[in-house]
Amino acid sequence: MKSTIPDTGVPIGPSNGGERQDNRHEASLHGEILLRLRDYVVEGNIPDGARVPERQLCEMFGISRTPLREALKVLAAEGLIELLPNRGARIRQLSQRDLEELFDVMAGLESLAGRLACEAITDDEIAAIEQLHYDMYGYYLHRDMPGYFQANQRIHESIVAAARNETLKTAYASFAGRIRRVRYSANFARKRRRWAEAMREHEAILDALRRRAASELSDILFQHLRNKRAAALEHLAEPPEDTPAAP
Amino acid sequence: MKSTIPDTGVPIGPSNGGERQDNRHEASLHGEILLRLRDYVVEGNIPDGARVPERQLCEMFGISRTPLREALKVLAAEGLIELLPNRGARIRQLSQRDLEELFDVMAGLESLAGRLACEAITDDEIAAIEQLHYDMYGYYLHRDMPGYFQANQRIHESIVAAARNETLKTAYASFAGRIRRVRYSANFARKRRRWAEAMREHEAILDALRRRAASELSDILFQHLRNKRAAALEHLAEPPEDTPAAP
DNA sequence: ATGACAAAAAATGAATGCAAAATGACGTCC
DNA sequence: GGACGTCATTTTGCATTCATTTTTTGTCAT
Repeated sequence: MKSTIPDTGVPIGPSNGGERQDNRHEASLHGEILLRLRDYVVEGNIPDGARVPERQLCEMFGISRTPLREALKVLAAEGLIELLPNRGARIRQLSQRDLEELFDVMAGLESLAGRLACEAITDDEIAAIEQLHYDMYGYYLHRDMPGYFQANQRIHESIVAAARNETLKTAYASFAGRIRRVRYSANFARKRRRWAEAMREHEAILDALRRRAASELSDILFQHLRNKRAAALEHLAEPPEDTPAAP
Repeated sequence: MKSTIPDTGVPIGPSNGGERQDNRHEASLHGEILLRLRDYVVEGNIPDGARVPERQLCEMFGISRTPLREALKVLAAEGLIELLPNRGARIRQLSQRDLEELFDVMAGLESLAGRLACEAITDDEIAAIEQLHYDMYGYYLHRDMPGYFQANQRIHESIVAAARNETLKTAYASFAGRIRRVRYSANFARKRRRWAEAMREHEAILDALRRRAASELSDILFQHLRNKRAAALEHLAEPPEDTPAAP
């Protein structure tokens, strides 16, 4: 069998304006639910490994099961939840190995972002990142964790944005969401020594960026994320203490 | 509002065997449909930009609309199709820019794979890749495009496999699918000069792999894919001749 | 009590039904 | 002859319904 499908519709507008990536979601109900449910899950409102109760969520969102289930399938494809046959959806429990893998993929994506950013970034954008860097340094000096954390995140997002690659940006956001969920439940306390290291690395990043040294920046970013991974896993290794052990 | 959701189910088996990534799909009907429909789309059975006819696909698969629509949502999330509000699904038409972005992301992922592979690859695996390399060289000498192409793909897959990162592997496969769809419709004829280049690059890849030179391999792989991108786009730049211009 | 078994209750997966929107056909008017 | 407006048909999106499966509850026997 080759093609039961005739050439129903021919290409429409061949060149759509290249402004969006994939989200026409906002309009339809299932899209709305998808966005809300994803946030709900990422923010850690349902504990790890717990089942995702269709019925209650339907009531909570005031919709029927159909659009909710559609959203669940997408979330499963994104890796946030998992679908067990005839047993519904559960929040995906990430093993230590899963986290290592995720961090490495994030490192790869940022490394790529740095490389691409070197080709396209403007001096103004670099200046903006430098500003963020100085802000972050201030937070570092004042031991302001949340401020530091936010500035840090903005820097990395700026680099990804400077890569001028919407596909990369979308993938990056997706993986970041998976990790963020873990961050929400177990909120990392950054160790002092790590801070100093991270600051030094960030200076190196800025330096390479200014010189548009693509390969070098790629390397530094990868190593930087690798160190983050080490810090995160180190922290997670400490006993979770609210996770009941199997009986 | 914090949590309408009580701790319904507590974590089940905390440590599932780490063998699978996300696919419990095989069992449920929607999962079956998802796999089949994805292949159907990737293989190019529906022309670019054409609408995806729910009704006919339902008949073709012998199912109702519900599981099919669930599969469509996932495919949309994967970027293979796009969903227009109240207008159903269409095969996503990739612009030249989209392709550039995709190739770059693939380059980034392979670059990452190379880096990680250096940490974990065994001598046997390297030997297997070397074998593929020699096979490929044979195809190259005999101007055997399909053979060359397949060996080439296997080499890259082997590198990704050697990275020991299922998350990466899954992401890689997903992006590869998007590109493959384009390959199916416009099948690339490799230019002679490109072949020689590619062979040289592959030798460099093998060399770096043998020395476990992570950064170097990362660089080479990125450049290698960048060149592939150039070749592919060059080819696509030739007039499509069956794409009707907007009236 | 504890365990096994059986029935009830609930939840899941898929099919069907229904209102709203879009698509296409046809006739009218300029 | 072509643009425009109206109406029938199709398609889409979501709700609802139905058949299974799972999970819980209740009962009984050991």
